[in-house]
Amino acid sequence: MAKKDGKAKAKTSKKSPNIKKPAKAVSPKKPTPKAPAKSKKDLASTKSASRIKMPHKAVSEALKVAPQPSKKSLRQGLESVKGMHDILPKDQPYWEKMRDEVRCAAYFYNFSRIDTPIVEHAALFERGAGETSEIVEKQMYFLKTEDKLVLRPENTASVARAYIEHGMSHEPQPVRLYYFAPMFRYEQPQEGRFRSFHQAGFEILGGESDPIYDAEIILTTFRLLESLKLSNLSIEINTLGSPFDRAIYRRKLVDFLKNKKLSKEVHAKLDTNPLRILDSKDESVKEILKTAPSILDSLSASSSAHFKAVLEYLDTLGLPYTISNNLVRGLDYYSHTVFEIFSSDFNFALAAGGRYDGLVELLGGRKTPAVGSAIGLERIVHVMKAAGIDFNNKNKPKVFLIHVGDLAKKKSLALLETLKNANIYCKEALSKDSLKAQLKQADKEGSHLALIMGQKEAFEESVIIRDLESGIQETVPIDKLIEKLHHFLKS
RNA sequence: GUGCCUGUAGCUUAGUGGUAAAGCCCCGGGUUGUGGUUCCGGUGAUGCGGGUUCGAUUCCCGUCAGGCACCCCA
Repeated sequence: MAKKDGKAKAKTSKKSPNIKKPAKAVSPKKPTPKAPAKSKKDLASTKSASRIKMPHKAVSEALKVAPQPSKKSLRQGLESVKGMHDILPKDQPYWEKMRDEVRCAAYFYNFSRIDTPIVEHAALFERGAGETSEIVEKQMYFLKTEDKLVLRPENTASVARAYIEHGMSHEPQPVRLYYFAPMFRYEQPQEGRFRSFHQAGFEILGGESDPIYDAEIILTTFRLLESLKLSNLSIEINTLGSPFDRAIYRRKLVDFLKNKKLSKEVHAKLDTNPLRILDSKDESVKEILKTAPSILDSLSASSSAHFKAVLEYLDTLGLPYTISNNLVRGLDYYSHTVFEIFSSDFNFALAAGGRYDGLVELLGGRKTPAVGSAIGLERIVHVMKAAGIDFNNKNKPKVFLIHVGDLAKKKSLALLETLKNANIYCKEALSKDSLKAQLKQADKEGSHLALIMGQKEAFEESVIIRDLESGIQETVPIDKLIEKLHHFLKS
């Protein structure tokens, strides 16, 4: 018995590491005998078989009968989650470019990086962004823990929290912070909208509630988008006034809309969040709004002056903006300036932001003026792709190392190290042993030069440098290789 | 949360109530050391679950995922 079990084990364990070779060599037509990989399960099922001394045929029959879960069914439930996506190597150049430009903008406009945790207390957003906002009301991912924790749906509240928690009000004011981070919102995916997505953001907290900071945030955001080669950008800007102004305006608006013919949904907003009716896409609502009172008429003198000053700064900078009195933001903490930046042909904002003078106080800090913006990075990539913008650097010269024979293969890793130390970028396909296959791959990778070390070269301590375009090649001693390569790569 | 559309190989697409085709990609080969062209061969799929049926990839239902729009938003 013991012997038999031992044999059975030995057999399967022998099989499993070699699966690839026999599968290829034999290439059986039926897929069933090909999947002995799950050795534990198989052992269990064959155990009884080996006890009864089943002949080989019978064993294979039994294996056939055993239900094999299909690969697809194994994948079931393991696919990426709705609205959440992988960022694949081919798209990484876009992301690297964005990281670079965000860092660059942050450097020049003097923002310091802050990273806050992905998980925060739900209360942070409920209090900060406002319980009437849809983001907080419906779109937060709650963790199944005893304390009410959520995946952050936005980052401004987190930054404000960190500002308070780390006593940043004691640093020279204002404090300028930026981030580049993933956010999570539970909503229906569609063009430019995901459940997990990334935002880059800039925040200026503290100091005076000076309109020049509003302009600076808009400037930074706008210039960043420009540096990503986006064109046809436009800024829509509005003011919500002070909370007091807004309360007055709210009453005026409700009075105006009260007696109008409105759909149920719109009518419901009259009680909860009437300003939201302003950015309705419904044509009939838009028609009605044409004669609605404007927020501008409800502004106090100082609010009005603030807005005017922001616009003057933008004029001075030559930034293209349009005033849109129907622009209302989704988060309750905004006051005074709000803005969105669009690219023509897309009906979603690439970036948005505004002033949130009340937020820090609302979260338990001292009264702190603040203004900030956030940029939707997946949206940026989407627009860049649509515009045919491509950051792949295809002109970079590429060297490809090829080996033939055992000795050369043994030496190849050390050779790669030599190249790396000389700062020469080199690709390889070390597991392929045929010269042909390696050259083929070098070609597919778009390599310019191939370094070929065959048996002879490995023995003689030399390497062939082959120009893959011209086909011209030259044998050089290894100690002259770096020098030669630099020469080749220059010309 | 609501509505519409779509799920066939890694990708792009055929097709059928009765053995699921092709192109590209990938892997191997065209005699032992030279790629891009070409030739030959190979791996690999009906999203998942249920129902109707002798039999479903096809018809029906559910579900999951993708797309689009509403809502909302970066």
